[in-house]
Amino acid sequence: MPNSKSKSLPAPLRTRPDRAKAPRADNRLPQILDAAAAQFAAKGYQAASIRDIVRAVGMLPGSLYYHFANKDDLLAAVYGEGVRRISAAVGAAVEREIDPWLRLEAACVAHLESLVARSPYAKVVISVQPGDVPPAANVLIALRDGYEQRFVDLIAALPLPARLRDRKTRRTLRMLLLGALNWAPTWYDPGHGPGGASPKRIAHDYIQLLRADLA
Amino acid sequence: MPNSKSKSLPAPLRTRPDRAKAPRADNRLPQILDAAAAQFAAKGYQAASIRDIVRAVGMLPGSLYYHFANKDDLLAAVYGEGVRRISAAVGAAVEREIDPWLRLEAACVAHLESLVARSPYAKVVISVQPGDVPPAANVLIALRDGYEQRFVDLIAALPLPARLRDRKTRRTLRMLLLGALNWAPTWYDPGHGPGGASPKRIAHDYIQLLRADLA
DNA sequence: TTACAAGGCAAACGCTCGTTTGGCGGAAAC
DNA sequence: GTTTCCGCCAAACGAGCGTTTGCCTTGTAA
Repeated sequence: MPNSKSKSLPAPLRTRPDRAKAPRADNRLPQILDAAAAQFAAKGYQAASIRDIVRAVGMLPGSLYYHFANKDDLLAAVYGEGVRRISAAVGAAVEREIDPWLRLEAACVAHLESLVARSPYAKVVISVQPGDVPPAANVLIALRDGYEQRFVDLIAALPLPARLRDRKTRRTLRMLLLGALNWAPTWYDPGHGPGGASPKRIAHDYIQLLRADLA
Repeated sequence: MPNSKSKSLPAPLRTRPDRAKAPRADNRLPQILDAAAAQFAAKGYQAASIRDIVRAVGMLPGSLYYHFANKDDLLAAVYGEGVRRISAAVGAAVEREIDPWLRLEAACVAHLESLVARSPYAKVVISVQPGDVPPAANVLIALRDGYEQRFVDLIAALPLPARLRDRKTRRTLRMLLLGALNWAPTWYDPGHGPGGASPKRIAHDYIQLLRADLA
């Protein structure tokens, strides 16, 4: 009877059955995460079924429960990996620039590219709203907030004119910018022909508009 | 055998069984739409079940299929009503102003209030992405695009400085603003205490920021 | 070489889903 | 006063869902 011990435990955490014993080389957990990210990103959390996910790996439905206690835990794992990846992508992009506005723009480009092209993981972080999974909602929200802290810092470093240097304005600017970026996948067209909008172009235009004097 | 004719038809449209015969006074279709809008807005399209919806009206699951051919059609109806309502709210708000910037701001306030407070119907239009329902996706997208035309017009009327008067800039501005507004429900807190952000305040701040010279 | 546990198979469980079918009461049209 | 047919009930259908349970294979460490 496998896992008999972990079941009689007070259930502190069942991802990775007992403790960190010795993972095997043919462990297909990475493929499971990839498939889950792809399915969640494509159909949403509720519509993506366990069977859909494991089929892409060539496994049986029940086998997934060796790695995760339930579907919510699987989402949390994908979500966490998504935050790690998009955060890493943004961090790498920001490092290459010095000027505060250019750093912010580079962050937006990396953020947007992760959403629409690069990583299904990142798309899960944005498109799956935590409210869909009440039991894990707090964890997901905390993960997302942690990531958004990057933008708090980037915007804090902007050399704004005196009358706009307060905390409220900076918060408004962050909400405006991140909201617009996170919404972009709903209308983005991957086949952006000549004149169409690439992630790089979209982010650049948004930043440009926020720096311009429209009045 | 009821509806035997409508079933042998080439199935042009089965909402409202035959033609517009004579709706009865005790028809509970409006309540169904209300309940569906509430459920779709709260849980999302997939997670909201037919049984959840009809229970709120005191009906049985099968009875819904007298009014709608399937769940997708029900969503399309709610979605259409949502577009009608939010469009009406925005139209009424815009009429009260004359200055182009104030008209745009009033539209944003009405849009945002519909999303977070006023109408579950409007929330469905924004939070249910058409990709979740492939068969009806085109209809939904067309409905949403029709509504967004309001903002095309409002932005076209803005007195922008010469260097920003092109079509591309106006499109960018529209995407930026609508994206930020549509994303707001994900972080909006209804219990906005002192210092918190009401829809009116959020929309005002966004517009203010876009008019300001940040550089 | 042997022992052990990691990793997954096979098969089912109970449940809920969207949907179908036939019938029936009562308001409305004549 | 009769007839029509709108609006809903009642009861089921098959399919798919997330999940559980027991067993078996095989890499890994001793």
